[in-house]
Amino acid sequence: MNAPTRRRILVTSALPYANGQIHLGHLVEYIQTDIFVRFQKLRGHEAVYLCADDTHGTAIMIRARAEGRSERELIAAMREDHLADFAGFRIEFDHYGSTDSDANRRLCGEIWRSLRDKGLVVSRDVKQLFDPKAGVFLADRFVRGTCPRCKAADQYGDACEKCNATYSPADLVDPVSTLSGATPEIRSAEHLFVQLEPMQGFLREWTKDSGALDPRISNYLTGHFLGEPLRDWDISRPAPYFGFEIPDAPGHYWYVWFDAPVGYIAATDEWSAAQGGSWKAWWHRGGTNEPAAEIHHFIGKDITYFHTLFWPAMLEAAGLALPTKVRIHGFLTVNGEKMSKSRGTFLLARTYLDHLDPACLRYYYAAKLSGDIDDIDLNLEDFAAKVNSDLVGKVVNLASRTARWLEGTGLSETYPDDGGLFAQGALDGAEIAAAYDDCDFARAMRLVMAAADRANAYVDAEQPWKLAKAGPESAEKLREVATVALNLFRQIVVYLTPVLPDLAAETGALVGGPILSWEESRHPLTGVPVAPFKPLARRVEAPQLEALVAASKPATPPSPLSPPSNLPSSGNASVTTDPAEPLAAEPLAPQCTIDDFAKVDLRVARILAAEEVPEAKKLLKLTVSLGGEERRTVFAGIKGFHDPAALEGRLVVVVANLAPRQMKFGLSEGMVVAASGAGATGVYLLSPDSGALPGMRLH
RNA sequence: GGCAGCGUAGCUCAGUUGGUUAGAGCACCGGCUUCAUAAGCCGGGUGUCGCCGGUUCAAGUCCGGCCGCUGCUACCA
Repeated sequence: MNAPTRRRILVTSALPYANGQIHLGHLVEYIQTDIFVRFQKLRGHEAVYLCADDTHGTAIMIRARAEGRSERELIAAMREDHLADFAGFRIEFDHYGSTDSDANRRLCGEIWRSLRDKGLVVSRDVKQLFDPKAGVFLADRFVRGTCPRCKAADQYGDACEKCNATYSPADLVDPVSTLSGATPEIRSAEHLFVQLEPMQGFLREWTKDSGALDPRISNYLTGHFLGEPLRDWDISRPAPYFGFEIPDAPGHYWYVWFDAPVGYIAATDEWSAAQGGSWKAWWHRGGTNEPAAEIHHFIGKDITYFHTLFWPAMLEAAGLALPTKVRIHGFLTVNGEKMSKSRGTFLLARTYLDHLDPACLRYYYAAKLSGDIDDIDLNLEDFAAKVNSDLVGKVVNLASRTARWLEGTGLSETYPDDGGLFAQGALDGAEIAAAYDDCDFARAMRLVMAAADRANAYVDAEQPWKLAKAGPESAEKLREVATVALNLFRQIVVYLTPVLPDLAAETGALVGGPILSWEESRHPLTGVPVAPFKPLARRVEAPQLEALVAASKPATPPSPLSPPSNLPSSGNASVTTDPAEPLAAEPLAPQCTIDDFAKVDLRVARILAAEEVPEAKKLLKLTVSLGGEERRTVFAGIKGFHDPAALEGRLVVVVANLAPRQMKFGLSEGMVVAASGAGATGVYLLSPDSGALPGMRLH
């Protein structure tokens, strides 16, 4: 790659809110972005992938209060979870920051100063409902009451679900704060606004002509917002509010949507500082930012206007670089419908990782993402079929069926005649790269699979297994055929490296060393050793999917009058402490030493099969895997509490060195660890965090 | 209500500036192969391209209307 063509590309994903766990909908974006960045790096460009937790706002404040801990404790815990989930899916950030950082506070101040200097900030009073008991102003959705039009009870503060009337929360009959149950009162408070109308001309031009936006998006913006006067943007919230206090307006805090996008720059700042550089080399116009960096924001369509109106307006006012591309994707549906907790299709990243390989989802998303704004559907049956036939049946199978013939000899010393297959594959590289660069990963995957089809047809035509049986005189020919097949395989893997980094690493270990450059797709390897073949991918089995769905269903159906969505749906939401009964019912055992503990070998295991034992009252017969070929039969006293079908595929903890015990129904070779007691009837299996693998020991 | 997008084989989707008998993968059926993680190869489609109408020598592709689905509709994150 020539120096002048080396691009500087700054890439961001939208900042996940610190109020919830990462789910498979989020992952559409992070996987899409990660693939894009890995591709650019593989091509030799200087690409930087930045993200951060979005930590501020009322929802965080309320939740922390409900959980009886500080906001910073809450966001620190959530950050751990987010990072673990991202790592599990091989999302590789160059830096992952937080909007609650010194850098962000400072940069918000700088941009704020620019807005002030340009005279864009104005202030006026806003009437809002106030909860006198909780001491906070209430967003519409924190107020419920009787609809003023149709008198339906228990409606939200902005609209009636029964008669579709819209109104102000102040119009509600008998309004109630969902936070405290108190009757809210109307209070007036000063808010600060950013005037956008003076930026109208700039925005109209930028949305249409900058090339940053798909024409569909710029049309939408032109039709909806641009063309009539832009309303002022309410950018402040009165105390109490979890966020940054505005330096020149004590008692006022920046609204979370002000400091969230600045988090992109703050992350750049922290990353640059660690490299000994400056964020200005990416965000300034001209000067140190030369040649100008490209800035690519990946976002979901729900936050379009924040990134296409407010954000460019802020950057323009501050004289900073504008986004090169705002890449907008659609939502995820599961089995054709919105993700649903009751259907078991609200799939958390962590739950997925407990049951399936992240590579499968990365590939499936890649095969679906065409770079446009349409929603994509995760159809679980299709998912299994696609992953199994493409990844296992076509790609990995190529190596699986030929590598072993090269273990002793390595690749041929010169590249044999392959009828032009490798050259064809190398030629396709340009088209595949163009598809990646355009975020049309679906097209890239189709092209790659076509190459895999050609390679499999080649193997079939050459029939190496017959050469293997034919004896020594065919040995050289066999080596040549296998050399071709393995080179075609590796070429395909180079193209898949952005999507499947683990497969790329394992392929490198099999033959040729780490895959570091897209250029490796252009030249076949010769004369290098081939390591013993190890399985590179596992098939997706139906029981795993069933277990994933089962594990995603709520333990108890949600109550029809469940609280508003940003109260946590799980965990200890209440300020009251946990009951004392469980501990009291079974007091602590005598103290033991670390050596005592070490005698018990606890291992992560995967339940491969679970079946009823009809004659038994409490037992299920489980077959568990400790990784590799290690299998155990374990009888577990959990019948009636767990549906056998739902157990298959999930990870549990077993006592792996327990002496086998002959039971009435067979030999039990271990014990599955579960919590119970205190008069409660349930038996609760333990699940490791995402990322754990069968065979790992608990320390 | 308004606006936008989508609606192509059982499923998931391609279909470039309108141009010959509308394609791929999976599923399914038949045959071959048996090296490989029940993997591979060959062959098999009479689909009203949501419905109706229009423009055109020619429309899945352009225009209008209708139906269905989805999303958006700034102080909601």
